[in-house]
Amino acid sequence: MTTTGKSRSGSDGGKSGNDYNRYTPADIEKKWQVKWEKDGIYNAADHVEGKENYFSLVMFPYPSGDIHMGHWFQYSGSDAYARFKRMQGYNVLHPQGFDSFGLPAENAAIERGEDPREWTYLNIENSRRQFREMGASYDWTRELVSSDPEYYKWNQYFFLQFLKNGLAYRKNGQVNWCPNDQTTLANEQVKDGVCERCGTTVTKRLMPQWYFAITKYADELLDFGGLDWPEKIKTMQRNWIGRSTGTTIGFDVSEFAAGEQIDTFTTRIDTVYGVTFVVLAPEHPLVEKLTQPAQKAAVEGYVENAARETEIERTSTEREKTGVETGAYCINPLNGERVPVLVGDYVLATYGTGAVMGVPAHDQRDFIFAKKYDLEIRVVVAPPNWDGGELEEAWIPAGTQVNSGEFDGMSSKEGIEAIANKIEANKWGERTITYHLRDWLISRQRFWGTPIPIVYCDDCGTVPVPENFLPVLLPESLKFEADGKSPLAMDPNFLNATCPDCGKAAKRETDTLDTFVCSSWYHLRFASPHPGEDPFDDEQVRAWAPVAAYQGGAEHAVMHLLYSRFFNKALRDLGYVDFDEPYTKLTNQGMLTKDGGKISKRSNPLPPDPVVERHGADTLRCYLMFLGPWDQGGDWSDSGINGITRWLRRIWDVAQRDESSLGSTGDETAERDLARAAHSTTQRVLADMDAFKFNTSIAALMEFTTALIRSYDAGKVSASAWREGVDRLLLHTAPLAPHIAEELWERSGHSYSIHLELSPKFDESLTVTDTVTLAVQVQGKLRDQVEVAADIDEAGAIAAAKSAENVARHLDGMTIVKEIYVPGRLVNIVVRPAN
RNA sequence: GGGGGAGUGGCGAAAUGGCAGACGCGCAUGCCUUAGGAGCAUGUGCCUUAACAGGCGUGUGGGUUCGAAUCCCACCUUCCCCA
Repeated sequence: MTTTGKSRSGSDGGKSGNDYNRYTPADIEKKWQVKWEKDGIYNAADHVEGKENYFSLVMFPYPSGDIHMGHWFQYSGSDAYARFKRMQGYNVLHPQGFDSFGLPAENAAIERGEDPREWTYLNIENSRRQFREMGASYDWTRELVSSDPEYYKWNQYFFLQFLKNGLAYRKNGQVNWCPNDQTTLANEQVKDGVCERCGTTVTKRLMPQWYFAITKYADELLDFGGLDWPEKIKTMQRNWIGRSTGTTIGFDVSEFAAGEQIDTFTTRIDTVYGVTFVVLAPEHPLVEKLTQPAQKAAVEGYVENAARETEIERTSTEREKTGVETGAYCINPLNGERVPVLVGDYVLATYGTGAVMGVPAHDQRDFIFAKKYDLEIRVVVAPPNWDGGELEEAWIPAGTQVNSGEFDGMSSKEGIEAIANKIEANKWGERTITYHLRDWLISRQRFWGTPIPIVYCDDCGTVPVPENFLPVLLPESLKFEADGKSPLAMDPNFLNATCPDCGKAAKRETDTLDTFVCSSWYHLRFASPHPGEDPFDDEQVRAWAPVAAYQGGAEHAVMHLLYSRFFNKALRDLGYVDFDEPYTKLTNQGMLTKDGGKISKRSNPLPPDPVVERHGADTLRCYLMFLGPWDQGGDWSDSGINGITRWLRRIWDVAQRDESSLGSTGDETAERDLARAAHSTTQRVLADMDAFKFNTSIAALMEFTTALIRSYDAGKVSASAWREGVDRLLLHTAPLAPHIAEELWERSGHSYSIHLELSPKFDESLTVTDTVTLAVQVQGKLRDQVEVAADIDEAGAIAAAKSAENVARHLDGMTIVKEIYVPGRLVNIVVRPAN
């Protein structure tokens, strides 16, 4: 085997003397990257005769400086999938761009005096380089940069369409404020009471802000019909939307405030006869009116205190519930009872009606509250076999109505309906559906975003900027102060405008749009990147959208992924698209960690460039995909990458062996063995790639690589069979390691490009064997193995099993009770001692 | 407090009712080289045994089944989401 000998003796790891043919990624990767791009082989035509379009999209990155290792993990897998689909015969659109508005650019400006625009576009330049070095199959002709005026112009345009159609509005209210980022936040962007971006505790502020009316779509957003999404994401969205059905009921307080009533919402109206108090949120508008002179000082102090606490603190189950009496009473319309009105900070003004009816017997928080303030606990839904005595804790489940007037004896389920009917009949209240979801707050007090196209005129009020004046451009160079305030409000050139209606001097809106607006419709722009005078071209969008396969992180479950669904439905209703959902199939890649922790530039760095330099892009891509299941993420370790390096070297070696040492006809058994390995490899790889199981795909290809080497070394297969095997290996490797596959495809004498070829097919009849090895168990314990014909019948298999040496021993002196035969797998013989 | 993942060799992991540990890392031995992350072969869950063979083994405890990593119940640990 002179050829193998030559390549082996040469591959000694030396750096000098490249006289032998060694796999050096640096030599081939750059070459192909340049050629692929020059030839535009990944550029998608909107229509290709005989091919079905397939839009495979991965969430575009924020260009924070580097494409980091987490990005490599995400984009290697999604690229391999897009390449795989292309080789499955689809006309694939796999675009890439940059989500380039956002705070880090401004922070760089504030901290280091850099211009946010320059900073951003330099980062984009670097990220483009890294994407190219990855060998990703993006159609760069469709690249999209969300901070380009030609893109954000359309954010402004859609804002105006939404405004015109009642889907955007401005309202004054309590909003989430991040003191560090100096901006308001949408509810979705507050996690555990802290800013989702920077981790600072979020406070409340009263200020006028712009909103998108996502709640109008709350019910439709609960419908995931036809979506192939992870259950986890759907559950998170359902929970976030938080639809609950119940009853609103008014408690009369006219005794203390003329004509007023306290509205409360409850999902458990069956417990209404158990109301022994009513609690108002400290911010509730009636607090002041109801507070009696004797309680004034106590209530005011309490309200002031509550204002300083976060919602998390206030609603924590750990914390003791506190409250203070207003001195006022209200009337329960069902039984006419007069119950005290309190103020308690565990009630939030922002949810429901800002007041709750206190039913201590059937709500744990109310129970604790009542115990503390010595309020009556009256059972109205009896637990089974209730003895009429006091409860140890609140009884939450259903039961039988008691102490509930005419409703006594009903089940609580019947009670809910009957009591709600009575309330509606008497106009005391009504059945109500509430949602946890709030309208999407889109105003940000930041510079580096899409200016909201609004002008405020003393005479005309709030005036939208006419569409033909768009885009409202961000000013070029501005001063950034360390106090973090948006420089837009400070810039007279931007701030001062003329009113589009009356032409008088007016002030421009200085807030910018939440950057999630950009990502809400970017997929449509990818489908139609250069549409001329429209946000996108209908024909092109129809050709590609909705996105067939979307990949990205689960952290966007209730932000981007929910906003984007809303946006799509709004655009549909305004006539811009004709489908209901933007992303048909969603796959979440897991998180890549290092030493179990989050990878971060400062504390836990893992820059990809040095790894690429040392091992090559193909090696890194494959290693990241081989770490474990892609949707579960993985933990980076330096040690394992050698396994991939070795594998690619073995491919390099086997694909370039001299086939002239093999004959023109091969040994029948050897040929069949190789064919079986080939076809079962294809079977495994096709199924695994389609399911994003890159790790097991690679494992199958490693096994097949070994099989090819063995069969060459044994010298019994024909040159053509072996060559067919090598081609198959290269074709399956192409989506995973595109450069080496292309290089070896060329060196094998095939025509360019392997990436425009189709995946190999498999013949199921060739994947099976003539004989199978059956495991033989006695009492479910493995005792021996027997080789039998694959098509053996049950009696034959059992007979063969019994005759196996080690089995016979375990059957000695036993009576056979039962024999189980699983074709192709095992025989299990159940015995008991013979008497 | 509620909801959802996950728990398998020294390590990353396979296997979703049928031979646990595929594939890879690491390690060991040998070969070839010897230039300092090269290559090849063999082995590698734990325990008993010279060997044949046997026992144990997928977080813990129970259950269903001829047979359970896989299904059911309870618990422990851990991660994520929500309060």
